[in-house]
Amino acid sequence: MLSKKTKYGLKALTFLANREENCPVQISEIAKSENISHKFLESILLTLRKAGLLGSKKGKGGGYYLLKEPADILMTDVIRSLEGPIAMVPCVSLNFYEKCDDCPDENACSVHKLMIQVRDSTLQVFRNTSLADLTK
Amino acid sequence: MLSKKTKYGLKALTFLANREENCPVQISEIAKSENISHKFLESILLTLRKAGLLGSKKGKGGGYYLLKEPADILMTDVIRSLEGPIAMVPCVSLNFYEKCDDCPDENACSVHKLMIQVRDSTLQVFRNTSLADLTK
DNA sequence: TGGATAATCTACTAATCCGATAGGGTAATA
DNA sequence: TATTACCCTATCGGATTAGTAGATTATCCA
Repeated sequence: MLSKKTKYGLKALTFLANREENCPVQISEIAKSENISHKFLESILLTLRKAGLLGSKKGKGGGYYLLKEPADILMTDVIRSLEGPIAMVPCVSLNFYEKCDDCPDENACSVHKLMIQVRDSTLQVFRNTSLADLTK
Repeated sequence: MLSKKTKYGLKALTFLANREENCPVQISEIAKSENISHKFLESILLTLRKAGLLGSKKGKGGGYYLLKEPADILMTDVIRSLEGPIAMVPCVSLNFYEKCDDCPDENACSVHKLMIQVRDSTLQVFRNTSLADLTK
């Protein structure tokens, strides 16, 4: 299940990408337009800033803005920042690998086999989709 | 993230499929072999029985057994029974559809667009994988 | 045929964790 | 000085993962 954090983050990014000028936009404006709780969105945008996807400016006329062109922002990066691992089990995660404690032999594990396939097909979608593909 | 329920359920099914004879197997035997809590596994197998994937036999010599050939047990059914919707958002779920409360126009929603792609690619994996594909 | 046994079934309960949200204060900028 | 992002903390609810106790049912054997 996609968390609301990720969902809202994607909507916010899309909102920013849809603007003609890339000037700072206040949290309030995004929150209002996308029906997102102001406080929750605040923490989400902060995450995206720390991930290097957004820039911010304080004070009057401040807000958040995209650091890269929408076409250069890949879903893999967005999802990993907000949702965490793309894999459904840590033992098939490329960036967040962790061994299962109940599994003696990873290569013989049926779940492992299946989840690698799921991971690869999901990854392919995220790698081939940029923020620009989500705008219109 | 895949729940342990689903993970354990898949392991149990694979265990049953790997046996040469399809005779009832006690919960204890599966639990021991796959390192799963006996009681937790009990509730999981119950779910699978209610879903029509497993049969059970009480009394001495009883246990759980597959109702169909491994090749006829598709991952779509297994995952839906144990994990629930395959889609990451209810608004793109085929079997568990639900409208987003924050989204005025589904067709204009960037998250919607992206998640349909993910759903389709995941679905393709599950549809093309049967329990037989997980055994060896 | 009837009772002991072995197994499934059902129902509570508890602990833990995580997602989502709210409040209040701080720092930086125009 | 007003405005806005930034940061820390606390809470609330629900899902997950179990653990416990007992009922129920089918099978076997005397």
